[in-house]
Amino acid sequence: MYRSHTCGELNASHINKEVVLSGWVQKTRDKGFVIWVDLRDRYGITQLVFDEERTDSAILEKARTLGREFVLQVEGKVIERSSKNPNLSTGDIEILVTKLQVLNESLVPPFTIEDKTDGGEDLRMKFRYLDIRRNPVKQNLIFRSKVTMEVRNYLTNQGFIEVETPYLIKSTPEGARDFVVPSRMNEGQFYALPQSPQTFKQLLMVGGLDKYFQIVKCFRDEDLRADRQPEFTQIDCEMAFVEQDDILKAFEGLTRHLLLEIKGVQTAEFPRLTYDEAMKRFGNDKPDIRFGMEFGELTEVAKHRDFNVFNSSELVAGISIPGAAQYTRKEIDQLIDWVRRPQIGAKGMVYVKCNEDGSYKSSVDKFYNQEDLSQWAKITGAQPGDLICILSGDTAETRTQLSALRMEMAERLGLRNPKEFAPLWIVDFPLLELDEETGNYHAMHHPFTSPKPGQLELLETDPAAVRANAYDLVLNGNEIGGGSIRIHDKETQATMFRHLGFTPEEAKAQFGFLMDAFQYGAPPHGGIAFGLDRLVAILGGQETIRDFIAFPKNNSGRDVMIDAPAFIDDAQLKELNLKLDIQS
RNA sequence: GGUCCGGUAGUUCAGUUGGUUAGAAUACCUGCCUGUCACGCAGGGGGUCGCGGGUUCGAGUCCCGUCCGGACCGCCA
Repeated sequence: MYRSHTCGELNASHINKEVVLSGWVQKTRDKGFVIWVDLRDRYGITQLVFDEERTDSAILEKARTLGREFVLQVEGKVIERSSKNPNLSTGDIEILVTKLQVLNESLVPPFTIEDKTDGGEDLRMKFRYLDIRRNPVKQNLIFRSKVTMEVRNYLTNQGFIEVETPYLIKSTPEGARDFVVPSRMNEGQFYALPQSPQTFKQLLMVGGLDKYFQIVKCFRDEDLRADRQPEFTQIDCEMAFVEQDDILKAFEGLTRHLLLEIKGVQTAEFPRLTYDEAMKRFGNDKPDIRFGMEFGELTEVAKHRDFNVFNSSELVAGISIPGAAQYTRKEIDQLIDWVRRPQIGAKGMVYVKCNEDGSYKSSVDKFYNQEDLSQWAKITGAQPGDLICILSGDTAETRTQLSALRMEMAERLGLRNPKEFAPLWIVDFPLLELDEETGNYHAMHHPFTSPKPGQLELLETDPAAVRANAYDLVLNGNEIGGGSIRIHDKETQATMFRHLGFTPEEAKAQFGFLMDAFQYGAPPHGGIAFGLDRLVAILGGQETIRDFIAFPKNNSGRDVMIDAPAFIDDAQLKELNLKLDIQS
């Protein structure tokens, strides 16, 4: 028997008990006459004591040789401490060790195994198994497990069936780049790893399963971000005989359940915002509504003066930054530089200081009088003491830039409280999006999304105006879920493919199996998929998903621990009938 | 594909205008210490300043290239 108890459970009620513990050496404190060893496992830390009076001298000497992260098994008696540690759940007791066995030695770890480690990101990833011993990472993984379990429980209780779908499927040109897997038995042919189980879950609906979910890995060969990994986990869901409202209700229920069970947060009914409204008010289809600073549109009121920059702009919009009127000229210049950085790309910024005395001081005083500025303040909701920041130009660009400024200022002003949760639905997304490069339309969500009722005809005349039965769930400025009501008849699906630039032959080759299935009594259906990694990170109050994944990839998609991806040897290539053609 | 930031002791970082033998903290090692728990005290070892080239009397410091890491833009149906 390696242990009778864990290192986190002993307390004063166990005094005088003989116990066996196993764990890692967190730290030794050698005072000469007495040596303390903190023994750590997943559950906590228990102090071991060896001293000159009570411990056999051979064991005492052995205790002096223990290093950090040695794995020990000890036997001993639980005794009361003469000086207790109130910061530790086991702080009232210690173990007077009578038997000490080193189960395994350890090299000196490259960073300290403590909550506030001295190790950098790169190093911790290389030695991720040591990083996982640290509380913050360990707690994140436990937290993730808890969220996953709540999801399974909730959906199962609601009558959902968890079904596994294949990982080796077919590559399709739509959407993200696929990871591909060569097939040895089918010369020259490749599987693709799924970007999502989309078509399979729809086929499960045709199969009559009615309510499906799956907690499933998905794969996308695109560039990474702090909140994006090449392999990530989705809570993938689909329901038959539902309208959009049924889906929103069902999964608002799931989200509310998680917020309550995991965070103890009660939430009111989630607001629903149309895509157009979100873009107009926040410049963003995933607005963070924990704070204000909503856009005020000044296009009309700012015209009819001699300021050509505004007169020639498609959109003039501003936000009011609370308490920022006191910014110095230098601080405002820095802000202007910030929006002019290439990554934001604004050409400039007009500002209005709303003074405490009710007067206004702007960078365009030459063109606008106090009455004009007062009107701007009213539209942007600015109060005395606020600073109105105004950007202008092309509508879409200006909104994107102003949104970036809004998020940056919220961050600087500490308005993005990680303990506050502000969910909302964004609905009525455009069905199609114009690809600036090719001039073609592509599906904003995916090609199986149904247009709003009665809008199918509009596809022929004004494709960009067509709205879809598509929705996103947004939490604290992050898209944590998205879905749609699907097309379930062959003709509509064929029409969609045609508008996406597929020939009928291509559509049949790529998605014939789906359209065939639609001919055999496909029920109306729709669904949603949540990004589990992102959801867990946000519930955990962070936006970096890497800390909630046991073995994540780095910025370049590499696993620095196992050093993947890697070259394969010639024999393996030959077996797969592959030849590399690398220019170097 | 692009922009920005970083790379100096095991680790996290500092390093002035280009100028003597490259520092601190922590970790590690040795010794001391009668109740520690961020233990304390004394001492010690530890450096290809990412790599390559250039400028210079002289480069951790300036320039060019390159590799690695991070954040972001494009991309992510």
